[in-house]
Amino acid sequence: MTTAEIDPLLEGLTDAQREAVLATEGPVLILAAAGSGKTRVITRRIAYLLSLGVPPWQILALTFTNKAAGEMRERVGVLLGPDAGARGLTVTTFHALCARLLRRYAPLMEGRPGWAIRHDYTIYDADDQQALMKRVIGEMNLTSANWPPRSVLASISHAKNELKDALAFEAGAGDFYSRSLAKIYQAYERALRGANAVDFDDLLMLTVRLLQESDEARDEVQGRWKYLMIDEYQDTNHAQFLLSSLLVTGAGQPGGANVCVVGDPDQSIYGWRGADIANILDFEEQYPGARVVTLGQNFRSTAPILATADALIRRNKRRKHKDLFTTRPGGEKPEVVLCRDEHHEARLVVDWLKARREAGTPEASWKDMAVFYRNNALSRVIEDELRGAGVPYVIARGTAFYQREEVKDALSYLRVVANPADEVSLSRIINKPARKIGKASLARVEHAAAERGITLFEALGDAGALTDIGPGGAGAMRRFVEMVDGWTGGGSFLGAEVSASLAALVERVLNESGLRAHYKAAAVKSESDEDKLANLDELVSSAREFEESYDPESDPALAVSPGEQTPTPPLLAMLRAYLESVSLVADADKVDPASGAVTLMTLHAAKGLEFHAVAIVGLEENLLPSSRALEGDPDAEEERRLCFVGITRAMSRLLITASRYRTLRGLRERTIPSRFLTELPAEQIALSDQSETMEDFDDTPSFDGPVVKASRPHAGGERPPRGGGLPTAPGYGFSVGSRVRHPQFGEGEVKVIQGVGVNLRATIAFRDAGTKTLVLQYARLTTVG
DNA sequence: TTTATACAAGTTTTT
DNA sequence: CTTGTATAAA
Repeated sequence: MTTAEIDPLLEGLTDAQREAVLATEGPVLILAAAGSGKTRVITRRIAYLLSLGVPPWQILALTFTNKAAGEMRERVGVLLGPDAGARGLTVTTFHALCARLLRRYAPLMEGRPGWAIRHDYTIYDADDQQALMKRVIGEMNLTSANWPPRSVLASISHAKNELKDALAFEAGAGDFYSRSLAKIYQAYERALRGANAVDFDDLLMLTVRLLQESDEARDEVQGRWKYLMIDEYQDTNHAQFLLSSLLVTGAGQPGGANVCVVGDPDQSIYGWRGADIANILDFEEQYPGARVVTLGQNFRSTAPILATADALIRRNKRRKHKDLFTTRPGGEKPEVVLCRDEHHEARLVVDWLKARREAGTPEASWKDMAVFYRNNALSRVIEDELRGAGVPYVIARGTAFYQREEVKDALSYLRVVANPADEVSLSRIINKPARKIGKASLARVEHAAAERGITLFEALGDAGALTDIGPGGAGAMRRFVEMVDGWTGGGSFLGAEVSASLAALVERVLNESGLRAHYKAAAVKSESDEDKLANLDELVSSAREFEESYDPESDPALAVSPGEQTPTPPLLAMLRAYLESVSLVADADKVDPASGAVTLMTLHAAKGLEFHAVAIVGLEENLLPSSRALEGDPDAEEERRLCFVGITRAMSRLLITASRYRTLRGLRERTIPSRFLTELPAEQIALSDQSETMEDFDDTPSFDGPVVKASRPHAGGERPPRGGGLPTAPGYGFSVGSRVRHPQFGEGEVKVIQGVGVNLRATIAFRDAGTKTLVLQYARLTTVG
């Protein structure tokens, strides 16, 4: 018996998985296909390292999401047992790691040219960025029509992901548009630094710079972590690539660094956000001598589903091929249905889900089913239909708790308390609730602040000195400043008036700011605002919870570091740590697995999940692939990967639909079926065209009954059926009132005739089978008498 | 300073 | 059709 066979950590693994776990030294690339037990391998690998005697604090595992980090931590904990030595293990997100390193080492960079952030910075989220950008664009006398803040920010984000700061961007700017963009970038950076704030991309970019320029910081970091693991490596951008090479020693050297990256190029769907698929495709060149392990065995999907996914993804050119194979032979073919319009599609999907539930095997609760779509706008029709059918559902979208209006308001107050320079937060709450500080007077104070080179907050306290501010406004501003000073003890965070605990501070801010009263009043007016009040209470609870688990000893911002002079008051330190933690958590409403509901979500949101039954809707050109993705990319490879991700979520049953007609933005238009449909393997799928059948042709469930094949797949340009009854059915020899016979339903009387050509249908009251609407083309009716 | 109305625009979104 | 923003009026 070999050690491998007796080591419980290697038990139940395939040869490939075992190889991945055992390859602890040097660079390793694990190509993990969808459903190949990736998480299992990563967690076992960490546990295995520990079992070899590697101290936990030498291991660093990086993920993109808090959820992934949490799961990994938990599963390592389970493997090792509760009391075993996982203490000191670092499992975190890229951004949280960077935030921590910057807090700890930013003082080392003070005074360097172009380095303007302090360790007590605020982290701006997408909303804050946008608010700031709007202001910047306004101040530059540009119009947001020509310079949409969203797209400007996207360009800046891309630049930062490639580690181009404003100067580097300007150097590379040739045309007028790029040069203007460079100017905006510079102004945006000035504004960020003026607010002592960083955006998410800065966290990465600044950390890379820190590790490149500060030998002390780099030596300390590299002295600590010896083993680095990165999950979802196909989603890393250039900044993250460089960061990972700086975290451990030996990158590019013989033997190489102990960097183990795990990912699947076929599931790279965030290229538009700066992810560089080349990082994983070219890993072997960047880390010479890298060991490559392919996990191709799929433990999730049945053979026909996997074959369908494989056939599709094979069309991509830029990829590393993996032989996919499954342990689940047999299984139903994926069903592909062409529908008439989105309502027909929605109804078909809901009927299909109901049929899955009735079939009952193997798993058939609502929670085992999901519906995916390319964009959120498509969810509405599905929702309506689900609601109408009484099927419980949840949407895996929903605004994250800390992004909600009322919560963000409260947090903005707290952010001003922690960082009075934070102008975005300040302007958000200066007049909320209304305290007679209008836009005009605020603009004058802002102007004065800029002129005197002081912060807006400082200028507010001194507004009385301005001649063009009325006494009322100036008084309101003074009272605002006094209020905040009361919370902070005049900035000292010391003294009897200052709250003793974080939760108490939050409570006090909610009450004294008038925010709670503001939302209480709103709740009386409209009941939809009622949970806003509850959310404010929830925020207090979250602060209390944070406070209970907060350990000042392990707060990186409080660690003794060379550049630090004055100690931070405990409450302020705790508040900053709290604000940082909520900034780095985009925890959307958790989809409650116990809720027993069908899950609706975008294809992007589906990555990493699995369901027994999956329906994907809207496989039409310009939707999937989306029109925007098609610009300049005729191959639409990322869109194909997106489709692949959706298909590979399905364990047992898969339904893919497209509609002949779709109403988008109020316009009903004829669609073109997605190119991806034609790329699916014909022999592995059950294709049916129901785009010309009637919605109420419902007595033979479309899926368990015979598949209806349309005789004319391309009824070019023909209009869909409209209401409007006709007295006769041309070519069928009967009219309203005629008696007819149906092979199954027997004899009946024609009540209504409607439609034209192939869409001609009749509503017939059968003597024994009830009233039904049938498509004459298929109904094989004969006249009686 | 708030409210009404017009009008334009409109993927995906881990932190 | 929806959403948010800009402008006008109260």
